[in-house]
Amino acid sequence: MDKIATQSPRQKRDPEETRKRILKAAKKEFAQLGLAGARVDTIADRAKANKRMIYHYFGNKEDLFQAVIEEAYLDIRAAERKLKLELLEPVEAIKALVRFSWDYYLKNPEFLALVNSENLHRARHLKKAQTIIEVHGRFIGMVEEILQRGVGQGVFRPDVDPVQLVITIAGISYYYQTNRYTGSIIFQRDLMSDEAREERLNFNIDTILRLLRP
Amino acid sequence: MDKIATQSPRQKRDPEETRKRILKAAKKEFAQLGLAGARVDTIADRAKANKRMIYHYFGNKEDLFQAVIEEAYLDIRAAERKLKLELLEPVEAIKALVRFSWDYYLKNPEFLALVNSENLHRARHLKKAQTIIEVHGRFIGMVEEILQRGVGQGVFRPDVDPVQLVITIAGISYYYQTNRYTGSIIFQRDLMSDEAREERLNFNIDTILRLLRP
Amino acid sequence: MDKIATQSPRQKRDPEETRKRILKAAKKEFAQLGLAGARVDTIADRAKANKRMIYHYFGNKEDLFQAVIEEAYLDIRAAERKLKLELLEPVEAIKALVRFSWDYYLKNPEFLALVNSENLHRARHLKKAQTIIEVHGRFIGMVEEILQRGVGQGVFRPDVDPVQLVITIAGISYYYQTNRYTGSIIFQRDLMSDEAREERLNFNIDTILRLLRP
Amino acid sequence: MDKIATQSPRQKRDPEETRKRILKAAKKEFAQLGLAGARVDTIADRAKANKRMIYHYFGNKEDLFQAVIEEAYLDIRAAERKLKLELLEPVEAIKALVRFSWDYYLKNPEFLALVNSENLHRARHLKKAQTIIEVHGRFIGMVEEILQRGVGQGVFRPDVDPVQLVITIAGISYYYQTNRYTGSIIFQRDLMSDEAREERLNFNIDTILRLLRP
DNA sequence: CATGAATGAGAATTCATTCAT
DNA sequence: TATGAATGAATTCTCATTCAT
Repeated sequence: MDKIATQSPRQKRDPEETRKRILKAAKKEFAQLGLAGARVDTIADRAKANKRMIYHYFGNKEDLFQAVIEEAYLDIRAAERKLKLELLEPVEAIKALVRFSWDYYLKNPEFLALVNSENLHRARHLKKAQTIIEVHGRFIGMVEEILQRGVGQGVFRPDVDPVQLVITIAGISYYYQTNRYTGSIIFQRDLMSDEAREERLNFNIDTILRLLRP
Repeated sequence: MDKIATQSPRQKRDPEETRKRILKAAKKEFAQLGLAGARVDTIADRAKANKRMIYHYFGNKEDLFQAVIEEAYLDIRAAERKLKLELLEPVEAIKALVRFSWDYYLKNPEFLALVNSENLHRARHLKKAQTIIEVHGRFIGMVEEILQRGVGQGVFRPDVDPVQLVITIAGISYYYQTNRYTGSIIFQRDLMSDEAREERLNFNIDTILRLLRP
Repeated sequence: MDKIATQSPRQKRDPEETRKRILKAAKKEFAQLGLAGARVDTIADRAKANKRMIYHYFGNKEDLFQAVIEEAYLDIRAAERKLKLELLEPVEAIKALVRFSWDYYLKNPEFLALVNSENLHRARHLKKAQTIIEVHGRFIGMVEEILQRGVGQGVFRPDVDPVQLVITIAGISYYYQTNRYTGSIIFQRDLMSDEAREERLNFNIDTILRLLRP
Repeated sequence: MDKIATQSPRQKRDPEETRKRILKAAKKEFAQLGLAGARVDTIADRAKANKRMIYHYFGNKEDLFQAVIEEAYLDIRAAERKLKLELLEPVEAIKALVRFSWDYYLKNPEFLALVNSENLHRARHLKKAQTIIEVHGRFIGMVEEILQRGVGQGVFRPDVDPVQLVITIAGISYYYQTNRYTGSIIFQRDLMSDEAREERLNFNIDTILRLLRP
């Protein structure tokens, strides 16, 4: 739909703010419609920015998508770091991590959609983002350290690959949530009701603890 | 640039064949690029069919997508029924099911992409497919029956929700494979090498058995 | 200016015709405004064709320009070949050639503009046109043959480089005509009046004959 | 993509200098790409000036083009006046003029491109430049005077129109050089090598002297 | 049934110009 | 005078869909 003579007042001159507004609007749009389905016009509208500014700050649609992807990956790791898992007892740390995955996806469903989109594009945007690789490496290191502490205390079995664990923790929440629409149809059950969500989270914690149990 | 006057030889007049070729080409294209990214022209080319035929057989692009989605869901359940899980011992049946999920996704990566796409579109195409709901209901029923047998034999703990189980079985394979591109970058590891795949499958079987263990 | 609801009747389905109409319209537009100044929309309008057809037949604006350039160069040589200069006496042949240059530019002012445009673009389109190089080589060969006959008959001096001659013949007409607008101002004289044109043509013939005189 | 935040150091406040830098950058850009192809942004960059300054000093893109054209025409005549042809013997004066044309175009190829551009625009910018008309009138007067002296000395034939002569002198150099890209392809010869240039200059001098010979 | 040319409504991108600071 | 962010109007190019043959 065209905006007709809405004559929005000229935007304040705050470059950093403008850039952020665009990025936020783009995240929403890309999450909702994918790279191909997203519309630059809509992003501009949502950002209350001039379309020209998108090209000014980000180059083109694809580069904007890349910026969105990068930010999304940095955000989730930043949020996770705030948990300070390394300060918790092993079992508590793992529980917190499972809960974090579940909650983060729940509060940031765009993240799931963006990751799916990025995989559709064979991760060609993520490939260029060196920082993310580093940040992620540190995350795996931390999980490994938790596992070792748990093994030392006799609460976890040895020889669990931290990468397999992390993938499993993510997978059991991710799949449930990213497929909430098809899942609700196929299983004929509202997967996202309060009870359903609570039940699933507990199921996931149980699954992971059983997996680690000696 | 468009190709001009390739004058491909007029296709044989085999309606059913043409329809199938289009459907197959469409599945590939939609899986590769999503609904918005897919091109009707490309589908026609890939199907070695005339574009007009797509509209003749399927109405429009979106309806074609719907046909692809329906077929994809019917196919996976048909493949699974061939396993005749109900004839196996409970533990063997579950193992076979985990293995099946893993292998099916591996051999049919379009399925993952299509399901992701369909969720991007909030399952609005799947909603219209009554058959799939029924087929799926029977599948859940069968898993439930396996669980009960296992509980009766004392090899499974009681009170495991078959839906949660099925979602978990799917999720731990699905996530790994659908995110193979971003995953390989983030974890700095080739997730799809022969060894990696073998290792993951075993990990998954183990995860599910631990989850069911009394 | 937009055309408003002119609702032109759907064009007849004559691909070759459509292609020609586009090419002709493009030649006019590019000659008038250059590659950068030309508008694809205007070309479509002028060709009474759908804009989409331009991309269908020619790929993009630049490729269309290239097609125009190629055709322009082929046309002038084709017109010149019709003169059958090789059948004339040397002096008459040269006179005919000088006259031809003058007249061709006069009747085809787009040619001058297109060549100027192509030089602005450092001949990057012409570079790809092998045919033109060959056609032109034959043209130079024919002029050389005329020169030799003239030398043999004692009417031309020896050792005149046919390329220099051809460039000179072209240059004295080309410059006059391509600069007719700035020239008319600078020299405060209507360079394109009937008398002015007649006078210049005679001057040019004289110049070339003096140049060849033994 | 736009460059962002290059934060070039604020330019010194030297109005006249800024104006000159813009004019010089504009000449280059217009010569390279024509009026339509030139970019105001690029001109600003090349001039290391703020885009706003272009509008401040020149009004708009088209007026800037006009300023460039005017300057170009004034420059060539100024350079030519320095030759003091009126002090040379007629034959030497003409030789010097032919050589000047050749050399000036060689050292100022933008001049050729600008003149071509201006003719594409039907000289609408030059029309407004009264000074140029006057300067040029004086130039023709001087050539006429040289011709008369030559006729008086019996070294030139009478009745040669100075305007035709001037156009011819310009044309044989101009055409060669302005078409150096297409020419080099069509004639399959590097028209701009040292030898080729030397040969052409001599050819041109010879052509003009033969044209004037009694 | 089959073909592929033609269409119109977008969609991405570009650009000269203006305006707040 | 100088800066560069912001704007809106084009402009090139794309795409699903229709229609004559």
